[in-house]
Amino acid sequence: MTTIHDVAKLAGVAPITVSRVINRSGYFSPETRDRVENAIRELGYVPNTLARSLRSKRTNTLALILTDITNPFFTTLARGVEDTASDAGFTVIFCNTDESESEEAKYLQVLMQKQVDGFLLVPAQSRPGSIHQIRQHGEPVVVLDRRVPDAEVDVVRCDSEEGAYKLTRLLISLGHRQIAVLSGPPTVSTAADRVAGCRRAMQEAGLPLDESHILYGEYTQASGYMLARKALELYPRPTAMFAANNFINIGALRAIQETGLEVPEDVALVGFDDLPPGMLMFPFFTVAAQPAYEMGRQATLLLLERLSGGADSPFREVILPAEIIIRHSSGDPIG
Amino acid sequence: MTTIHDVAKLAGVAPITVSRVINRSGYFSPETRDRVENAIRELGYVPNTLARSLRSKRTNTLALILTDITNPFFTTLARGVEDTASDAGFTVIFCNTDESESEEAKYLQVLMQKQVDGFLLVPAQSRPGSIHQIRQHGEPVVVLDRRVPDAEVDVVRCDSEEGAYKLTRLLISLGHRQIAVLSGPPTVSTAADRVAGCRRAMQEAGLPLDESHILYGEYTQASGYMLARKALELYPRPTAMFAANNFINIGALRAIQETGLEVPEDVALVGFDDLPPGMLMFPFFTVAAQPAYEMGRQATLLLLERLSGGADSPFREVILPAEIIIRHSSGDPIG
DNA sequence: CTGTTAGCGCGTTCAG
DNA sequence: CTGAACGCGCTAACAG
Repeated sequence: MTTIHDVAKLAGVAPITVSRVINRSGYFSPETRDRVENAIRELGYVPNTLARSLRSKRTNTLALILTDITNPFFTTLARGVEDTASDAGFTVIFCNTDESESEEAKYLQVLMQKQVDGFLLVPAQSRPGSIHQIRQHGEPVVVLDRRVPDAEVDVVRCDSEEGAYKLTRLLISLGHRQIAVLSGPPTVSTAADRVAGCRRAMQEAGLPLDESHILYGEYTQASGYMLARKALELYPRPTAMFAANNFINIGALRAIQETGLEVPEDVALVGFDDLPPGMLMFPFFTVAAQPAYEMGRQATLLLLERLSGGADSPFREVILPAEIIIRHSSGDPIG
Repeated sequence: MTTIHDVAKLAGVAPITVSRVINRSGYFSPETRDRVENAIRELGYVPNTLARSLRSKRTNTLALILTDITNPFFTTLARGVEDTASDAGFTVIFCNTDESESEEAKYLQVLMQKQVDGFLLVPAQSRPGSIHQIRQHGEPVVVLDRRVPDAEVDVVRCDSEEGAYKLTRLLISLGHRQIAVLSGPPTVSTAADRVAGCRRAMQEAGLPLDESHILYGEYTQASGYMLARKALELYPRPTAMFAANNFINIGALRAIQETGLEVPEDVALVGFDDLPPGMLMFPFFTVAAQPAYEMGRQATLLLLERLSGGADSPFREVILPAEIIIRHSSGDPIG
């Protein structure tokens, strides 16, 4: 391995001069710069970030901890993070917890050891433990996508309650009275908020949401399938369903169609999260689309701001609106 | 920030003793271990991996450079890598090049600076430059998914030629004579190999593949759409199409259906890469499924082997078979 | 079983 | 504009 010393020797200067040329810091004459740069090229020298970071206490690395990398919502969000961080000269380490708190804890440990400069966290559960742990180590965190009660922390998320409210109002305006809600884990804030939004719309319309019509599961396609099967057994059978995320939505569609029913003719279906154009054959679902890329971008900007001096400003909560996209799955007015 | 010295002082031992307890290296009595571990807990001490790696020359980190993280084939492959590396105590840094050689070069630079222990590389183009660059720095590489001509290197890939051959034979056995090939970039080995497999099957059947029926594009849904549109304008119109990957497949399906034609009744469609169960509403495509997870796993094992002493054994090429899964899109025997 | 010494590769500090 | 000395936090090598 060639070091800064080898370069210095070949260029006939002191190591620190090489350092200055590499980092464009301090002063150096054009000639020494050329000599140094030639030596670097000749030796194929690559600076050792480890040593640099050990000294400078900055790794220029951010950690992005999320719950499901196979979900296109998170993939898009991750791109927003990556692009923004990359523009600022930061590297991003991605970690996947599969909604497990113990996985989250394990990654936290590893990442703190790696001295990452800051954390972008989609919390596996709505508890502030991880946030405290990071804080104790003195590093900034921005929470993404979800609320964490009782935690003083920056948050960038989408307005789940409002999005669910609007989708449910749409269903009501189309004449639906029996609506089933296929939700995610009640411990995850987005799932809770989306149920709350549905409930508000129903109550406003004087149609109190029967508790038996709120079904909790997980944010997976398999769970969506199961929840929809259950919903179809309710009496009277729901004429519409609200799916709390994209995977639940797909699973529900499959369950409904397998039963011999049609969407939207027999059962209208709306849900959270849009699917990328390449993923389904036709844009079909009426959805509340979250600005995933923008969420990633804004969270990263906030974190970078904290890193460059803004450590003490008050915590911020950025809430972006969901966009309602009406397609086929919500159907025409009924009854 | 608390260091190993703080822990040592509190525990009343030397720093090296703390190091030994943390790393379970060397000898220490149960009592000193307890004293050290208590001190660690009390101080909330987190070891600094940077310093450790600087000294030990190992980061326990692998780099996985791939071309499209939104493609489920690569997502699955990445999971295979992550799981295997994690079991061995290694962290993985994921990087996305979007098939761009300059992005690849940029990442290489950053990762070498970070002193990752080894590289898993899906080369953006079929040129050996990146591999030489890594080698020059003295680190092991395993190439994934694609061949790189003129490079002495470990490779783990799927038998694209054979998979394409089998799919094409299937089409021929169903009575198809006019087959269009919707391929990826000719510079990418998988695309070239899949075209070669199609050609072999056609020639064997005495049906030489007309060059006008081989269309090159990119491994994207948009490109698949365009290629299929072009293919539909050929005369005589192809009765079947072969798509060189999953995204091309989806794009082609959309193009065919938009033209008012049905798959498989009017045009049969087969392609490379299976889609995960959650992604499409019904398993529909007849495909050559690559063992993506297993490819990631084997490549990682190979790399880890190189890292633990096996640096000098001869280069290996692991070629895994694709599995032909017959579903609806290939249709019944025709005329 | 435990400790001392030294140095990994770099950049901060201060002195020319 | 350039350089020498020192130390970041940790562990290899060598005592004892």
